[in-house]
Amino acid sequence: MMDKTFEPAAVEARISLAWEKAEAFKAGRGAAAGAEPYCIVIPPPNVTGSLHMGHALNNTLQDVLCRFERMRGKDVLWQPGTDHAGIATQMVVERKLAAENRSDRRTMGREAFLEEVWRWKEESGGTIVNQLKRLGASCDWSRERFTMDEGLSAAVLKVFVALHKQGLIYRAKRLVNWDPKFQTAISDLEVLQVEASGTFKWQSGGEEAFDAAKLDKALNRNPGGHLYYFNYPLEGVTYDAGDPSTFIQVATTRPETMLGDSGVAVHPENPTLAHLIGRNAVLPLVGRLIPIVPDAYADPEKGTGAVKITPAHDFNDFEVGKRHKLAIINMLDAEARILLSDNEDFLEGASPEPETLALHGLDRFAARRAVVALMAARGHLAKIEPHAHTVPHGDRSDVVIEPWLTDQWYVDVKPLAQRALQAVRDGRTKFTPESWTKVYYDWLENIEPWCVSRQLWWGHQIPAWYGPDGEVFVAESEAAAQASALSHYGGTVQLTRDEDVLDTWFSSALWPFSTLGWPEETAELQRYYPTATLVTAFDIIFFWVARMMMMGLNFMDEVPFRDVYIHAIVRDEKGAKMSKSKGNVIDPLTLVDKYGADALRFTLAAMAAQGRDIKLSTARVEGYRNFATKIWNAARFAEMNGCARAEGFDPAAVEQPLNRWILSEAARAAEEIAAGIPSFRFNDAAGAAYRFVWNQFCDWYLELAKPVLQGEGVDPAEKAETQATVAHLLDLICQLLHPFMPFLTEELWAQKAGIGAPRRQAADVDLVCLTRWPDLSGLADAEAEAEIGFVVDLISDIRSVRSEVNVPAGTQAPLVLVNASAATRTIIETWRPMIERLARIAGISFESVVPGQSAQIIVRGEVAALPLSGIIDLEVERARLTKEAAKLDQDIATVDRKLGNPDFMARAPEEIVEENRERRAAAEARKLKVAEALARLA
RNA sequence: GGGCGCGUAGCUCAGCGGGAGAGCACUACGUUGACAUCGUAGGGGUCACAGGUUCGAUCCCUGUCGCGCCCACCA
Repeated sequence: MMDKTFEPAAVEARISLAWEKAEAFKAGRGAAAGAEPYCIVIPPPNVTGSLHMGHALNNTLQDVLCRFERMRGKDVLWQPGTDHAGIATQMVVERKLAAENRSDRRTMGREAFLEEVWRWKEESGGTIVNQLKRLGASCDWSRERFTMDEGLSAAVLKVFVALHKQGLIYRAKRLVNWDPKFQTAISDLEVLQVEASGTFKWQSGGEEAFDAAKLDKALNRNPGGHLYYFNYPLEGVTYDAGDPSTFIQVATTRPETMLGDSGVAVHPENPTLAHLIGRNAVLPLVGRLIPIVPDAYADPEKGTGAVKITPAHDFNDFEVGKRHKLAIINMLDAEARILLSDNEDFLEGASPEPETLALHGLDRFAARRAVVALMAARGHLAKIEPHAHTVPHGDRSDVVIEPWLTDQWYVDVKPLAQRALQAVRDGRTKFTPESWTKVYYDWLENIEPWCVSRQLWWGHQIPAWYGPDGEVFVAESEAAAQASALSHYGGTVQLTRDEDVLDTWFSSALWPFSTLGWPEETAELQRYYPTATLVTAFDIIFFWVARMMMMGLNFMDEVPFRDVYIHAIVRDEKGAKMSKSKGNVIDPLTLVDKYGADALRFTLAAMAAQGRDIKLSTARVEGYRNFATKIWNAARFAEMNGCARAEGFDPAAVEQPLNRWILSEAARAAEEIAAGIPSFRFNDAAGAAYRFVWNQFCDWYLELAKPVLQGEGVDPAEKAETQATVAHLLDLICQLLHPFMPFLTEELWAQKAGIGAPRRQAADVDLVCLTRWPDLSGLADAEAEAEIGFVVDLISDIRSVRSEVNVPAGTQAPLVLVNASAATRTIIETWRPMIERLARIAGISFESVVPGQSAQIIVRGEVAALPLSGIIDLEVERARLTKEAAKLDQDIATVDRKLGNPDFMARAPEEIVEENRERRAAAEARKLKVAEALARLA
């Protein structure tokens, strides 16, 4: 006996175990020799991660695809693994050390710290994988990889060295995005622009004196968001704030950087300022002479038209500085504190005031306030205005990023981008929805060099060694580097390895081929590359998708995947991306615990059609949990009625119209599901499955089958066929639903196998996931659909009319068919028990006139009457019919307007015109019957 | 400054050139031997607004309003 209700928690654990024991998801499991390969590489979640809604959606969709293709007979590999997640993981472990009051990473040293990280990874890194398993992910877990495991690390080395040989990797000293919190360089993509807008306002010479305390307060609320106007006195004149000919005015949002100014730029054709070009200004507080240079970068329309130039702390200024050979004066340390003492760059040519030197060591924001106050005190601050603009922030640290001058490794991605663009342009890789191709093109067409070095410890250490004179040797091993060094120097020298590690995304970019064994020429690489589909969210198109395209094409000479399916992203209630660092993640496992993995999966699949955002409603999940319960109960019903699998059952040989009908409907549903999944219309597929199971199979088929299954004196052959069909349909439902609800379907499959019927033939077919997708072609049956359709309509209409004329639900009414055709008589006779039961009818008769005191209905042209004298209110019935007649009149009028329009008749397609004619004829015929019925009531 | 998306039933969302849909919520009735995590029937929408194209527009085009996202070096 089946349990009364479906208990997901217990079942899921048991089924997971069964899959694991059967090694059900091993690559190629059960596929025929010549089977087409189908491979998906999982977007590797961070080892530090725990499952959030984005993962749940992403992996549900991949799992639906994989399970479906596996059942379709393809040789499926869903390649799992995790990402070492440089910054995130290092942070986690550093926090842990701090929490345990242990020495920090710098004290313990690189080697000891890395041991610590590995230990952490071994102990806690498996969390997300276990959570994926709970979701039902059918990955080939025997092939699980980690971006820092031996094989993948070898791939990284090989790629780095090869790109270096290709001249596509180089080391350069330039401004990078520097994260002062993590003290590492980050790439452009890891920088987020954050809106800042201030409120503070001040004007020199106004009524109010400058109040540093007030500014402090305003800045605490709005750290950015203000524009400061400074007067830089001209060399050789006496500065007078009231005389514009004695100074040049500049504006800045970052006052503290003025300490590093080495010039002022003016547009060469600026009508009011060009005459100053060639003169020097005296940098206040610092006393440095800085030239006023001509540069088109200085837009006369913006700010004051004159731009202070700080080459060491601004990307644009760096370029301007290069053009005019301005000094590059770095005045920030790695933690973005003011660096003045012992700073030769700063001190050279400067005669700073003592108050200026006192700023040394100040945090950049404290320094900002201090500089403004000093400038004000010296009479160089002209005004402060609120100014809305964006300020760069680190995506993980959430602190303001500083452009900072350092040596870093870069990948020249431009040539790689060309091939990646071409591959999508000529259709070798296709985006769905297609609109994302534009986003992809735009980025790749304007791509900048990729800074790949990170000043972290956790990651792939860059395979570069330096000789005593700074000569660099890039090689896959220290021995190889030594060999190069030997031939370079003509003798053995001491080499030191580059301390930095690579951007996490560097190894992720190789994922589609590194996980398959590259650089070894493995059988898997041969078989599964290019992979079939990549399923991901749009937020990592640049980080990951584009880079995989570039690396795949460069190293495999072939795209990494044929299809890229971009799904919605799950955001928090404010529309912000969910991220662990923000702490706004929703735990899908809570939903799994409460409603079951299948319910959550089905919900996500059904919602997959959405645009860019998903706000999940738990009511929806609850609804699909109920769906699971419904299926469970249908199976219980089958069990109670002896519906067991029949050996040799052939759906094509079924005789009973009801059974032929449900098989016909099943064929239709199977077709919709099978069409929806591979074209990424998951919601269509899920919806088709839902409607078929609930609204066709449960609501009508099982109800109509009850008299056959439970009645007395039923033809034994008919009963046996129906029992077998019910059992068969449940099997089909398990299969059709399996990609979406793997746990429930496996459980039902197993339960049914225990009912006593013979098991399926092949050795390993007692798991749904190992069966073949059902072939229902040839089961469409128009004749059965017409017959059952009539019965369904008749019962529906009787129910409806009963309700409308207020017949109590418990009342058994007689049914009279008026002047029924012979065919209809036959159908009615056949379905008499079902109609009586489902429409609450007592006795069906055939007459030539409508009995008095009847409620009347017209079903597909046949007239039926419910003689209910004394029960129904004839006024209500008259009103009902009048209303229907009016509606029919309206319908006819609408159609007539079209048919009477010569333009419509001339231009509309023939089938549409025909459809309207038919609609009119049907309405007209029905109206005639309704009118007759009304007349009889009179 | 560019680019993209969304605005459909009370809520969460499908549909997207030819008669407005689902889940949940709501109303009435119902313990008929699978299921109250249920059944039956029902109410509820000028498909944001304004123009245009079309025989026909929720759907295509243009604009407006509202919401959101992505990209960009704007003093």
